Amino acid sequence: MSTGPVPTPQQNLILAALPSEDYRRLLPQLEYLEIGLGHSLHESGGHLHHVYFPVEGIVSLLYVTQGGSSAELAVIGREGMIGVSLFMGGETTPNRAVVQSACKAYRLPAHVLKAHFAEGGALQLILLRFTQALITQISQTAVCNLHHTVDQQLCRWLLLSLDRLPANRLQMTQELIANMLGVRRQGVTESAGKLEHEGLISYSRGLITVLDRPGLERRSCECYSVVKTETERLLPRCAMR
Amino acid sequence: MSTGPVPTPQQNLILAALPSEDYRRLLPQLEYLEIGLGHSLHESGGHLHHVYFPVEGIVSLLYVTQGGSSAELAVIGREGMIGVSLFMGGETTPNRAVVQSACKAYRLPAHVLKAHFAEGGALQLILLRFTQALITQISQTAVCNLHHTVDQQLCRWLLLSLDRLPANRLQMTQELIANMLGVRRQGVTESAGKLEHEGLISYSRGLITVLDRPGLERRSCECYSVVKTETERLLPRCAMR
DNA sequence: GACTATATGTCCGATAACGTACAATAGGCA
DNA sequence: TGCCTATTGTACGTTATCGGACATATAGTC
Repeated sequence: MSTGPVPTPQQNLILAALPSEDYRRLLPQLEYLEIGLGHSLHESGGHLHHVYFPVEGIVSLLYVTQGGSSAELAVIGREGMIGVSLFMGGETTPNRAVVQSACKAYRLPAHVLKAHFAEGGALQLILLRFTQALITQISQTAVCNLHHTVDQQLCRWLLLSLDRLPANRLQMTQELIANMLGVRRQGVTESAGKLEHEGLISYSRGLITVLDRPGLERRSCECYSVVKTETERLLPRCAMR
Repeated sequence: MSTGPVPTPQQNLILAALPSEDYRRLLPQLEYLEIGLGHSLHESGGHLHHVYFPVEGIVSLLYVTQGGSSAELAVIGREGMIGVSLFMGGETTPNRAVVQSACKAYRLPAHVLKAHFAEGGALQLILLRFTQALITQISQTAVCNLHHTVDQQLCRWLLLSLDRLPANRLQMTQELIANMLGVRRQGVTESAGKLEHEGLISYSRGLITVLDRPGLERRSCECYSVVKTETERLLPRCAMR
């Protein structure tokens, strides 16, 4: 597992957006940890003992059906938090949160977050706005699943992931992407092949390099830009780049 | 438009679940109104001037794509509220809220709701829990759109709607159902035909009668029961029936 | 009772995605 | 170097849904 220097909590954009006093009060309770690809932060229906603020990497909100098929509902990077249902009052959700790209994060015990949230200050405001951005992303996923082709969905997915990574590369097999999009692996192979022939990306054994980002945006459905625009509107101080 | 006696605000289950003091404070601000089928409570991106607490009927949260295709994200009846994004801090959402079945509702001016919500009492708790139930429903819609057949989706949709209506009938043309499910009208005709042959429903020019509810539940995908169970878990005092 | 608009039923070829199977390729490791 | 495994490419028939066209049936209206 890669280590490198420990990032500061403020690389998470929610923590960074807090007034300095709120931030200072949270700081001593924050625990740093690194989580490898494929690990899950919480399972469907399981109780949340912590909430996670990523500073690097990506976490996917996944839903797994009874039949075993899966679908990604949203991706969360350093602009967000994992464990929304904790302060929403539900304690659990019927979803899984899985690390999609090696993740460094700070976490906070559940009761600490709930106590701070209940005070109703800046933290509450930001978390609620983030939650609304999450709702928008899930909604858009619902629409995208219904009306758009695998090609378009792949573009959307690549762009959303790329926005949450430092480089224009991401490590992810077609098999895993297929799980995220809820389609067959061959479907992804085919779509990725098209994008490669068009010179938008290059693909090599689990390493995707984006060569033409504007081209990818043109090829994508509207869903990407809707989510991005709405997220920036809701969390202006947490703008991704 | 049907009128009949004016229902009390407490027929809305959120308002009914409030401690009596909170309820009494809201009461003078509540305005009763009846809204006919097809009317929209708010448009995509438009500012919300009121939030609505239905006491009868159903409201659909709809998303309309740039291409004109539509998809339903969730249905809300007297167990809920329309205008979540107001207290979430976003003021607007990129969705439409459309009356799907003649609706009687009480509404509250935006600033009144925001003020009460900011106080952080019982109203806040309930509204947040309802919002989480809404997230669950939207998530399940995303999965259902992706993995389940039109037949199954139609069953889910009928059951969700039926739970929010007093009788085992609902007035809705196949054309409109198709818009909700984001499929072709012919697809709905075909699926509804199957259900009719199986003796689960009967259909006649916009009036659907459910003949065999348990049969419909068996025919439906898991999505219906997941949403129902989770909603009841989150809002026990707002249980539908 | 005839007319009309609305709603539903049915057909067709086209397309996108499915499930299955298997071939080809590239890294990692002995 | 050679083997093994993970990953990717490709092919095939099958299925669900699409898009368009058109036929039929019902309710309301004149």
